[in-house]
Parts: sequence; C-alpha cells; structure tokens
Amino acid sequence: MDKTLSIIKSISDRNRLRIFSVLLVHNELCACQITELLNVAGATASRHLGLMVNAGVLKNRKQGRWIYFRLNRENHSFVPLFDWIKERIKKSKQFENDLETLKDILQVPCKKLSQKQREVGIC
Amino acid sequence: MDKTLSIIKSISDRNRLRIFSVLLVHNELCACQITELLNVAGATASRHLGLMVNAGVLKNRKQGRWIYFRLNRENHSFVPLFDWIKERIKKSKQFENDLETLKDILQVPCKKLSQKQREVGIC
DNA sequence: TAAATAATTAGATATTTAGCTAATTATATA
DNA sequence: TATATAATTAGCTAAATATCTAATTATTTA
Repeated sequence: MDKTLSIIKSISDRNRLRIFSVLLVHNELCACQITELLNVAGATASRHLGLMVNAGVLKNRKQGRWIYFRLNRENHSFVPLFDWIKERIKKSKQFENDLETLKDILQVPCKKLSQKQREVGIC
Repeated sequence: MDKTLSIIKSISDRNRLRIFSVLLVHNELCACQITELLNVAGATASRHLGLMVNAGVLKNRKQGRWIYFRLNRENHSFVPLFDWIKERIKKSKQFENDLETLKDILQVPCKKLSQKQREVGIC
C-alpha cells in the first residue's frame, strides 16, 4: 500500500498533476521548461519532479547540464492510471492553457529560458 | 482538472485509501465500522468519508441513525481507477490485515460498536 | 583550469491538512 | 414528548507539505 500511496500522492498536487498532464502530450521536457510553465522557483519545480521520479511515475535523462523528464511508460502497471488521467484531463481548461503556454516556451532555447529565470528576482 | 484533482486527493491519504480498499471487497460499511477499523475518533472518520463522498468516489445511504457507505460504481468513469487500485492493493499487507480486522468487526452489531466507541476516552 | 551555470539539496517559513474534543443535528425509542 | 444516540460540523492543535532563498553539486566553456 505504501508504494501505491506514494504514486497517488505524486499526482495529488495541482502543480504535479499539471506536470504529469503536459508530459502525456510532450514526450520529454527539460526542468527549466517545467519551471517556466509552473511559474515557480526552480527549486520548487525540482522538488516536485524529484518526488514524481521517486514514486516511479517519471523517468529522467541527463544531457549535459540539462535534465529531461518523461513519463515512465516502461512500467506497464502504470498504463491504466495514465489512461484514466488522460481521458479526464483532456477536457480541462487548465490543461488547454498549459499546452498553449508550452507552445511559446518551446520556441525559446533552454539557454535563454534559464538565463531569464536567473534574472527574475534581481531588482 | 479541479474535479480530477479532488478525486485523486480523496484517495491520497493512508486512511482514506484503506477505506477505499475495504469497500472494494465489502459492498457497504457503516460509519461506525469504519471508525472501528481505522481506530480513530468518529469525527475523524466522518471527515474522511465526507471528503470522499464530496469527490464522488463514495455514495452513502441513511438507514435510521446509521449511515452506510459504498463505492460509487454507478459513475462509469471511475471504473479504470478502481480497477487499477484493486489490482495493486490486493498484494498489500495492510489490506490483508484490514480484511482480517473487519471479519471481527462485522461479528459485532453496530449498536455494540457505537456503545464501545462512546465509552472509549471516559476514564 | 577557472568561471559560469542547470539542477539539486538544505534550511526556513507559511499554508494545508489530519487529528482531537465539544457542540449540533437528525433519528429512534422509552 | 423527552431522552438517548449515530453522525456531522465547529473550533482547535500538531504534523505534513509547498514554497522560497541560499548553498552545494555536476557539467560546460572561456
């Protein structure tokens, strides 16, 4: 039950469910892109992502200084859960907005995104 | 997304997942039986049950002073989620223990259970 | 090899939530 | 109809968690 609970908890937060949802559509996203989408501190996004990786829901891949996250589709036991969420989420306004926002985010190279994120908060 | 999130949150707590799990097997359980199983204050069990009913995961039925709770199997959109949890939970030690405990609880009439629960805490 | 930098981890704070007891509500029964 | 009682709601406290900034780690590049 612990494992099952940790999986459920890993998607029981609004921002984590948003991460999960956009990864149903976009195969892989960089930490900086997700940070940008959620509009939170990088550390916050990182904690959410780490929690989801720990629960086994996400996998990640390091490429130089960038880390890319994707759904863990290798584990078959997740499939029914993924499908259930996909079916429900597709009508969601939040999801629709997030996909729109992502379109713009994906126009900008990670390098630029990270630079922008570093600048925020410096007054 | 709000609705989906509230469904996920309604099973993202250990005690609520326990309630959900035993209701996969036992068609209907009374609030006092669930209180007994979880070994928490009646008010606590009631809050958990209310949250799950609000999310649409549970239905309830009033019979005199007793209220019986069951999974909402009428809503078809829940089925894949229910099946996924059922499949995962069946290997769980916690679940096994809970079913054992319930066997004993179901031997005792609700009247006696409630009486016992009233007496607890009176020193 | 030193400086820059993407991501994570540590530490602090604010919010949320699970739990309790006490009060209230709705139903049954003496 | 008055009393008893199962469940819920209100009000509170303690624990968990989401978020932030600052420090650290791992990698790139000047």
